[in-house]
Amino acid sequence: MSSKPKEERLDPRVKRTRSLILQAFDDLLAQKEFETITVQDVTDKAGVNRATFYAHFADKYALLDAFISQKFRQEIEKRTLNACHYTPENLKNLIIAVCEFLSKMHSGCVQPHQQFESLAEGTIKNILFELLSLWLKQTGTKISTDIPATVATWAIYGLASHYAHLKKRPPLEKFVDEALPLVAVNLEQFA
Amino acid sequence: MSSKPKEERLDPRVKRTRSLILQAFDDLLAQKEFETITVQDVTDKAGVNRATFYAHFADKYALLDAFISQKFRQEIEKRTLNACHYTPENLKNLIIAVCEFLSKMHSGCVQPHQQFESLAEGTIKNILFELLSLWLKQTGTKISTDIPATVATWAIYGLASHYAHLKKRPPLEKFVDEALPLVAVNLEQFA
DNA sequence: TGACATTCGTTGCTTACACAACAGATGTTG
DNA sequence: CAACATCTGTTGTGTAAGCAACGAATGTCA
Repeated sequence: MSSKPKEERLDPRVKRTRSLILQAFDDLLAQKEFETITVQDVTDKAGVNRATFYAHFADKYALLDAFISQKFRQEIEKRTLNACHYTPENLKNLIIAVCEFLSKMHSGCVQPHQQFESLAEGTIKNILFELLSLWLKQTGTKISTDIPATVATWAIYGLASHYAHLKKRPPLEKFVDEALPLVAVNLEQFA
Repeated sequence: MSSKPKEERLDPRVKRTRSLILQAFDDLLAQKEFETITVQDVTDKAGVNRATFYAHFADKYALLDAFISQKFRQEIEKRTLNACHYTPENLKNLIIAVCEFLSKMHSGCVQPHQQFESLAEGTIKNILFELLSLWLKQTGTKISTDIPATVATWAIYGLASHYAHLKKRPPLEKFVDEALPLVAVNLEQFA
């Protein structure tokens, strides 16, 4: 395999700046609502010029997108689900990961805003679809993976969203054991 | 008073880079001896280019100098001795600060190197002299402060060095109470 | 001794960032 | 309504940092 400089060998200044901005945004989210955070707030805390912010993100919504994306990918990588293939066991862990992530988001934020949530939904579903497509393609199947991956993506996100919104959440294990077969049945052909 | 941009309003990039280098050096000192640390080691850990290092420090000895200077100044500021005037009480606290700083240096470093120590001595005495001169001048005296400040500087450093090298160090309070009058007598006219 | 490897300190060139200033949008307040 | 303030997104220009390459000094090993 040749070199894959998709994100690895990046100018140190770029990595540093992005990291500073994301960290500052993380800190600010812990103490203010997303709506009330200005670009200036972020860049001040990051120690970065405001103009530099716009060299990295289109606006603060793009930042939120990158933020959620980063956090969710970390959750995936923590469970080593990023470099594996489809099995019912991995699928179960993936569902657990999404449930926990959304649950954390709901308890972490001061208020669950609609704008915030719908943006997160798109971001997370994109990553889910990308990951599931990878899993299915690695089975070496000749069948198109788009349809099954799409169905599974929406199902998983829907389950996790439902779980996170429950007033009294049941034990996660129990919830997932019950839901898993309904998702797995669509992917049986890849097992 | 007009603006005093001696170190405050510095280009954020400069502050950032210096901070990264100093922090990396601090980390490295905790696990390697000063002699075995290369400039490359520092810049690698700091995530900074080697050429950039030389834009900030002449060599690794200049870095060591800046490092000790920073640490010592922090020790001074922690005790709010940086913005006050001469009193026997403040003098006592200053002596305590130097004693503790040198003691920490001796136990913190893997080995107390001669090169390391003599460089530290010059650095610390410069800061001491600068601080004492400020204290004495704030009394509004018309007498030249250079001689008294010099004597006090050398005396304080000598005391602290002596204390730090003791095999069995007595309680610091006791040591300083005994030594204080000998230094204070030279500064009585400013009390 | 000579061949090889590190580390150093410096250089020319490119790229990312800082900064000030701008016009436009939005939102107070009297 | 006008006057004011704040935030946005963009631009031109100066400067710091990245990078590759260099010669020189030092050290290591055969």
